[in-house]
Amino acid sequence: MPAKRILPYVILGIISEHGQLTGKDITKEFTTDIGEFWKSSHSQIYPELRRMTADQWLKIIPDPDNDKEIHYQLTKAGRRTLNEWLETPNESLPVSKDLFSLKMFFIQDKDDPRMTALIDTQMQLVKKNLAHLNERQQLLFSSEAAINQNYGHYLILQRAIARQEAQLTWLKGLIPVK
Amino acid sequence: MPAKRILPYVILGIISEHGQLTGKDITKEFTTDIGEFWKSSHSQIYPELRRMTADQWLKIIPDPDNDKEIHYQLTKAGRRTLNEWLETPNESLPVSKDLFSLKMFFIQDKDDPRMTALIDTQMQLVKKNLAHLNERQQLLFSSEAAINQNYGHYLILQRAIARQEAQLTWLKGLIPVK
DNA sequence: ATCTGCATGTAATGGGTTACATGATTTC
DNA sequence: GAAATCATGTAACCCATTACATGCAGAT
Repeated sequence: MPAKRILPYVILGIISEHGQLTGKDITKEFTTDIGEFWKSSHSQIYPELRRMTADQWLKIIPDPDNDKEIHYQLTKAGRRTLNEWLETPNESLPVSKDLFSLKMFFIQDKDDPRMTALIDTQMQLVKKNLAHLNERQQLLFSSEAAINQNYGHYLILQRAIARQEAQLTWLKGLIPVK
Repeated sequence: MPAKRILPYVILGIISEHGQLTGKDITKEFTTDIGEFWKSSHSQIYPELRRMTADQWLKIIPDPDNDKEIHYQLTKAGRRTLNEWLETPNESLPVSKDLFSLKMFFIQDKDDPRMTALIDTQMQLVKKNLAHLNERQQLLFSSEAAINQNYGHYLILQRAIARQEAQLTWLKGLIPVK
């Protein structure tokens, strides 16, 4: 049994948010908001769009004055599929392939200077990410209305920020250890 | 350029912790401690061990009364490679492929019942994982000596626990939202 | 001597990334 | 109308997972 494919559902979700989108548009989504927790590239997306169209999850919206850009929209079946997926309970937590944990794991000695270096680097990365997340929040959710209009998105942004703040606190607590 | 391979370094790290190990031993490691943040299976590991032996990162320790189990040990070059890797700063944070975030992202409406369901399921998963992590901590690090002997491992277990506790707190804070 | 279990090994399949390719549209 | 840009498409390669295969060891 091959790994459960997620990409088609992500694509369904993205298109349904916007009504109709081109492959390019979808590709772009992965560089911003969704990019925080899912990655994909156009060379995956275009073939997937074809497959999904063949499976009747998507339909192509003809555009008379531009036959280069292909606009996709959910079919009824596509919407049903997306809804079913959203209702399906998740069975396990993801295993994040985390180099920080991995390297730390192999450093046994409390006084190994590489441990300090690792912690320091990690702190820089977390700070940078946190700054980025805060920027997104300010940009996207500065008004009550914006929050209510995309509540799920708002929540997971909050969650990401809370996580990174917790990690930063934890990392800072390690410094005086040395 | 293909994705940066991590597995060989993980294998170097695992073997170096124990002095010498068989493929089976290494496979088992991925089901316990390291399994919290990295996965691999024997069908990846055995070919990798061969490659690493060919590359002179590992050497085979002959065992006269058992030519079925093959014991591997780091060479000097292998140890050097591992140390270099441990010193190399990480360049970015991992993007965890997180179904919870993904599904939440696509639920716009604050009052959508699927949001509550998702949160509830996630809470169960986090609780279960937290219980498991606490169990590991009690089992492995109940003494001061144990902590000092594997300080890196201790730290990342602490980190994982802190993370999950933070997430649980966050999830609980969502409940009264309705 | 056969059966069972186990460490190791291999094959088939599919996802994902990078790099390259195509063809149309815009720009100058 | 040539060149550059851009949306879409394709190929090559590698990694990972699942399932199956081999062959030795110990048990009966």
